[in-house]
Amino acid sequence: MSERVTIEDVAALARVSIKTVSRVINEEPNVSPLTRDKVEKAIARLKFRPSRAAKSLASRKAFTVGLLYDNPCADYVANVQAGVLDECEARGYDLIVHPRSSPGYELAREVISLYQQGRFDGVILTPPLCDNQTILAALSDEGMPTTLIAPGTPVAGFPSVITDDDRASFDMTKYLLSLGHRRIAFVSGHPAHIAVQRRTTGFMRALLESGLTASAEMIVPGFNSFACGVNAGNRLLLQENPPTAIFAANDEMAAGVLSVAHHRGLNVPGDLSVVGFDDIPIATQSWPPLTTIVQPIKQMAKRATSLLLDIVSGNTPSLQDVVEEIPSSLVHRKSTAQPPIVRT
Amino acid sequence: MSERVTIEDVAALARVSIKTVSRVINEEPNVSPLTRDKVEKAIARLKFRPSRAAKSLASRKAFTVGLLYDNPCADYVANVQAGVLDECEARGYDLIVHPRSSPGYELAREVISLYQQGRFDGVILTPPLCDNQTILAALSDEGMPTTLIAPGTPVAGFPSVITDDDRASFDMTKYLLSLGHRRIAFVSGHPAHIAVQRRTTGFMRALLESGLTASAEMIVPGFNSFACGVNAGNRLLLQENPPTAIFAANDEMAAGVLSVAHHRGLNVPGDLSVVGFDDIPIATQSWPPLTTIVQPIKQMAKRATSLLLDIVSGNTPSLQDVVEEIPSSLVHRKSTAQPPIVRT
DNA sequence: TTGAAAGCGCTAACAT
DNA sequence: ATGTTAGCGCTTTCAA
Repeated sequence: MSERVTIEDVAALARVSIKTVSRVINEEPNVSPLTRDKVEKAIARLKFRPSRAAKSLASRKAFTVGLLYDNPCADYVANVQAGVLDECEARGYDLIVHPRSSPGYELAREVISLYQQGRFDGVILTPPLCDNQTILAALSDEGMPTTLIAPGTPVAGFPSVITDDDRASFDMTKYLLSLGHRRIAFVSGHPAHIAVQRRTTGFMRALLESGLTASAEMIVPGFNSFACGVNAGNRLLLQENPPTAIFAANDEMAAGVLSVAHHRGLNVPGDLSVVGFDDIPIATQSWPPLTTIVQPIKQMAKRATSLLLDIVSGNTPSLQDVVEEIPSSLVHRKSTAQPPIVRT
Repeated sequence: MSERVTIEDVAALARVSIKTVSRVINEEPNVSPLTRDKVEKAIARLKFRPSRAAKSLASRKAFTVGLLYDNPCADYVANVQAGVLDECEARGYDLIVHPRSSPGYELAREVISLYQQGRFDGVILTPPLCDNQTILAALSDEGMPTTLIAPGTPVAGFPSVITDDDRASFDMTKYLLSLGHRRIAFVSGHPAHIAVQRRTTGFMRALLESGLTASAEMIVPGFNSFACGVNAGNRLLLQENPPTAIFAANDEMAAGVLSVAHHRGLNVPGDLSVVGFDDIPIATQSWPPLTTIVQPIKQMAKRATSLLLDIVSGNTPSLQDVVEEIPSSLVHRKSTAQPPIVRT
């Protein structure tokens, strides 16, 4: 490997001081067009690339953000990463990912250790980590810049990006109702994922508003996984008076319900309508493709990153308690239809 | 934020020189147990964390590896990342991910630029990037340490980790044959992903070895996606004399075939056996769950990382042309059975 | 086994 | 608009 080209080489070739070169590469003002041009030519000729380590050391910034998650759904994670990377690349930052399965306290300690080593300037948390008070408190004590994606409830001091789970869920239920369904079941999501809990609320609210009540046997608990959907589906469909529509709090569980329906010889949507939430790939890959709610995860992640970078780059008035909402939307596919004629 | 604790603070408290502290934190030899103990106590007391930027600048290493991929399958990517991270964390390295959809030349330029900035010490490539000669040549010219996960063919100068696609595919076909199937169709994978092509070879080989020949209409091309599986399934099942078993070169396509089978009212595995390759989540989540081949992606990624770190940390004799193979294995689930009785 | 000195390649703070 | 001078917090090299 040849010797590294440094800012001094560029300065010498352009016959200016290193500070001027620094101004050019950082796009600072107060450089005459002529000088700028000379410097840029020298940079190009020498193929100069400023050393990230030197820049970090001198400026006391890592130009890197950390992404923390503890989510088994690869697709969710991929979307979050894509959104974060979009913003990072646009602003010259790097991303370090930190999936975690260790208990809360350990995670906080590890992350703080990395932060103290200057390995990143701040972090982005996704559910369920962003609902973990222990972790939040630890990061806050450390003064670590942090933003949250889809926290269950807004947390003072942590800028957040959320979506309208409750309203989307409400709309979906209303849609099912408008199709003529009256016995609608709901498979609720993971209790630790509070945002998902709000989907239950929206469901209830829509029922109530239509003068219906959710009977206890029509609400079954799940934990977000496909297997839970299978269990819930079996439980629901085995009842004497089974539902004509099943709304699962996420697509994985909806896919589980679908699989049970096939297994039992039910026609979807003829005999049973099934809907989900999230719009992960399985929603289009199952048969029939699922009517569901598109959660704009990638945009949420991008926005959360943008907020974080605003904070760490310091060009921002207090955005301590910013909570931005990006709407989810309903997408109609083939898993929904009118309920079958009631046989009395 | 309080002032940073530096190596000097530790040295002062322990009454040694900073070089000695450096020796302790880097676990270098030639430190007396007594001194080491003093230093360790001081580090603990002060909660000292060595600055990564300073370390990088002084040692001219980033302690970071880059992971390059251009693969739409979230699960594949998640597994690769998990394997790479495992190894990175164990050895104190960071990971920077670089998903890419830009044309080959651009990718190489971008990656080289990052490398020249010292943002990582080397990179790991996954298919189809690791089969791209343009990219490989560019990285090689730059002298950038690189290892490959599942390249189509070994490339001189690039240590690689592969699996035995051909043999696994051969075994799977033999299994189908042993069940009694004689009309077995194959949905081939993306032409740019050479390792996947070898799955076709294994299939053919097994057929030949059993004295059968693969008729042209029994081999249909696909491009790895669910939608391709749907197309292939339709094409295959519409034939006058349809296959009794369909082997898809990956699980996503197998799931597509499954969906078509359901749609057409076929019973799987009663009327039709379907098998895939990879063992992604959809393989267990489809109905019935797929008999498939488990590709040890995570271990492959871990090993590829280990090779790369050996190279960049320089404690290795030439491993220029190392090619390690990690075996894939067949997993039996519910999508396979004997063929239906032939109605003449 | 230990230490002193000289950088690594930038930015910050202050001149001019 | 441009330059000068100190570091940033480590590792490296060489000496003791």
